[in-house]
Amino acid sequence: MPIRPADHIIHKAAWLYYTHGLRQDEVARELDISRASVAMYLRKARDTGIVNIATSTQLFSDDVLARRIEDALGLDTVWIVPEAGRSTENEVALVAASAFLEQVRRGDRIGVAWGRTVYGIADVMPFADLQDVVVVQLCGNLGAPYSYRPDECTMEIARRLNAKGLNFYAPLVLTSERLAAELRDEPVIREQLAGISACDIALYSVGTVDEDSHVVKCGALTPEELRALRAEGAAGVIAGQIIDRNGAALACSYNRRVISADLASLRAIPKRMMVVHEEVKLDALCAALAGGFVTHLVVAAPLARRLLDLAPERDKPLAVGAT
Amino acid sequence: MPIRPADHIIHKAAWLYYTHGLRQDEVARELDISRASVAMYLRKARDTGIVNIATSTQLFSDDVLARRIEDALGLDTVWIVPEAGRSTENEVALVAASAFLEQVRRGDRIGVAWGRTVYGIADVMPFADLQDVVVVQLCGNLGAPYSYRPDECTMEIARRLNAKGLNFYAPLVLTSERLAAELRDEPVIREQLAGISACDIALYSVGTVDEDSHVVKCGALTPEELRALRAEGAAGVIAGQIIDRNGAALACSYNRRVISADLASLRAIPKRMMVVHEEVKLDALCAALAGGFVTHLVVAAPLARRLLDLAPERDKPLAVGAT
DNA sequence: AGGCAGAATTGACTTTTGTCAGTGGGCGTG
DNA sequence: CACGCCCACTGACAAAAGTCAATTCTGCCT
Repeated sequence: MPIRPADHIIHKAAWLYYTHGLRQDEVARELDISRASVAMYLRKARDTGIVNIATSTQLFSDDVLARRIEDALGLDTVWIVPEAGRSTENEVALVAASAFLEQVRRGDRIGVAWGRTVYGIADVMPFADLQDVVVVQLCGNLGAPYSYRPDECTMEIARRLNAKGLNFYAPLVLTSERLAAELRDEPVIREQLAGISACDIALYSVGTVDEDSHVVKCGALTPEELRALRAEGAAGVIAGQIIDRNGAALACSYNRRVISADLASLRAIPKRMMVVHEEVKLDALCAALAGGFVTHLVVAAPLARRLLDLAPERDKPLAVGAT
Repeated sequence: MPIRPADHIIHKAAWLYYTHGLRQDEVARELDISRASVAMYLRKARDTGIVNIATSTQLFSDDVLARRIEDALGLDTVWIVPEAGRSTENEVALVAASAFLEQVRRGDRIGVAWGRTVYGIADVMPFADLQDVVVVQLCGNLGAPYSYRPDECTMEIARRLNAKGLNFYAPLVLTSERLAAELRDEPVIREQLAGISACDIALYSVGTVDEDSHVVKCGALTPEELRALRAEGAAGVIAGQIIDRNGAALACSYNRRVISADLASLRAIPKRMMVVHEEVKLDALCAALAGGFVTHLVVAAPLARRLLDLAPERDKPLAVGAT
């Protein structure tokens, strides 16, 4: 991705200002433009990731509660986001976005699922200049009864990271198992699905299985269907698929009709970052942890405390994070 | 590395200011301190890497000359630093430091050699918060007739990256081959040497073999000895060792008396960043390239042009960068 | 307990940066 | 070829950030 000639001056201004430490008026003189233009270029540089300003997330991971959850559950890193009134959701997204960016490296392949949580993260993701990164979509698409579609999540994150976005254009759920199987076998889809286990890092949340679950709201399942599945042991939703309390895929028609990342492929991704903040997601989160879908966890403090209450503190890990 | 209680407020201020985008007076009100303190905390946050501001180095790698050298020599990335009067040396160091930091990731193991060039880079290396990084010294130490000792390079880079520095306390060169062999066999040294091929990324320059070479100036070799070695085919110095024009270790007593990274270990490091700016280093650089010691190259423009003149543009690569 | 040195903090002032309405130049269009 | 539209740029003012001497706090020694 070559720099457009017009952007050249933005790079230069950013370099002189941020790396050399010149003042704006000095940069202006150097480049023979007005200082106002320099200010404008610098804003543009920040807005496009030519300059990246990252704040350490240590504040959130350096916390006794975080340490205890890491130990109890065998996780790599846990970030605890303190309650902050009604803006906790946004704070969780900010921490998740920063923590996520800290984990990503040039050349990485990133898997992104979708949901309100993930979209919220995409929305506050800082702009960065990770040119060789690929962002792949972890699950099929849905029409948009909602504003956040899977492909939008993927594309937004790719855009902000200056990375390549790899969407896949298959519906999340089909009406027949046969059709789903055939579609999964299409070269273009198969390739996309195969590419998922090659990811270096995944970003997702987990969904609940109650009536106002995301899968219901977006029309993938009716409330009745979901109720039935719950009776059969459904405990959570990962990348559009129903899992039971042990984190295994529930044997049901719905799961067979879904076009999404194979759960084993997800587990094969070395870094699996899960972001959860609503307390109602406790059971779903436990299921995801049991299934080994998490190595990095961003949680709101109240949920974290309840999670720790459930985990036998010095006992054998509830979930083994296979790395 | 837990945050000291006193630093907690610095992290908070940095988070509110840089991530939430509050103004300093808003941060001051939030934390109930004066705005002047906030300004001071923010400076501290920048100075310690709690906040990291990185500018893209694309400006230097996005250049036809860079592209052509990459192609001709089979390198991963080349950065070309334009002439900038007498401050070219510093500019090369700035570009190298930024480019280097762009390549490093959490958990990486970094190998650092030494020399004026490397010290210059250490000196302008931005502060960052890479907690799980280890910086290892690639070669033995020398007394300090000079100001930049190998262990200082290592430690300074480790300090700035908030990483762990692993020095090794053996002299670079001994008087007898037997003693060198025995010392290399000491567990503590052997371990250090063995750890070198486990590095993810190396940072070094290449030395010349003329009379004011670094190895002479620092007393490792006398001008006469070096002259003799040159007659035997010495073409450059890598991590304190003499190489010939093909990049192989020169069979000589000096090389056998050196305590330093095995050349094969260096080649085993996936990313090998070499930084060179003086035109007199052309031959040495060619030797290093031929030896496969380079995958990432930061060079000053005049040297880059001469390098390309020597390289048969569309022919087989001069050096094969085994990745 | 007193006093003292050094560090942290602040208020007041200065410098630097952000902003926006206004201007000019380039380019496509009638 | 002239017109007008749009975008990039600038000048001038307002807002924010940086600085530093003076002050307060803290811990430590006598």
